[in-house]
Amino acid sequence: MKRKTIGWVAKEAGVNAQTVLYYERRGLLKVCARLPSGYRLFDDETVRRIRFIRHAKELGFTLEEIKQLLGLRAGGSECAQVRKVAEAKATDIQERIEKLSSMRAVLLDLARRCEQDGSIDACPILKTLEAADG
Amino acid sequence: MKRKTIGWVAKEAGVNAQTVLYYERRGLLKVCARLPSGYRLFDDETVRRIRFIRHAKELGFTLEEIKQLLGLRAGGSECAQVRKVAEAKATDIQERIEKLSSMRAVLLDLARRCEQDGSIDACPILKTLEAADG
DNA sequence: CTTGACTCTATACCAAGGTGCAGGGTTTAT
DNA sequence: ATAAACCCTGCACCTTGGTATAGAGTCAAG
Repeated sequence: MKRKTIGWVAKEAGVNAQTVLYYERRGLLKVCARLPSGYRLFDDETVRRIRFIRHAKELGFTLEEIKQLLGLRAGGSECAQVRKVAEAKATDIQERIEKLSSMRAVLLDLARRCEQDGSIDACPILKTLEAADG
Repeated sequence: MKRKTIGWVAKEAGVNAQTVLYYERRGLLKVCARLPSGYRLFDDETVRRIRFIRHAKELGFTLEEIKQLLGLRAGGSECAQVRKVAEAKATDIQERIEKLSSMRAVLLDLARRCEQDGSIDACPILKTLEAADG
């Protein structure tokens, strides 16, 4: 039974050990057990957490937001509160999805028109994506 | 007819003037006209470009990627090349959309279950989003 | 029982994406 | 014609999210 030391976790989750420490400092990981020597001992959940962090980061969430997402089910939160945050995040994500979808449509359209007639004169990217502002 | 100075553009696009300069330096904006005094004079397209940059940034694109997106229709690019880049970006975006969708589904599920029975014991966020790795 | 791989803490450094300030010139409203 | 508001360049500084290094202790294999 392999010991889940920091190096193991890092490798398993696809980040480097320093990054694990960094996430711990930033409060994205639970405080873990230690050997008498001071060596950290993690569990599988930590690996899943870190993978989640990686994915969420790619999607443009900040570590603070990710912390909030991860905290959603952490013991003690009131259910109504959890629901509110979860729904707010879902709405936010929906907006991102919509922006990405129109962006994608534009790109595919650009590619298609390019294929057909070689004309890319007006800039559809700008036209479609300047969007209503905030 | 209001003069489109840097301050005007910045305000209109919702960023600060320094940021406009920064984008210019980074090559995300076309070089603009100048008054004899050296004052920059922009056009409306610049405002749209900056708004686009803001949106794309929120979606997790780096300034380099955004530059590439904006460059897609810039004169001179070969059509086959444009098509390749556009299609690659579209694929990338599709992947983001899929991740966001599953993330959203999880959040809504969390909210719903919360509403129903108040039980948030297992963590569905982690379960659903640890995902196949890269 | 030593050697190499690993871990600890602490601190420094890095890149991206800005933001602010200094010192000076320009516009514009009064 | 003068003050307030704005712009110029250049440079220093800030935050986020890491990554690297130093100096010291620990673990595992031969």
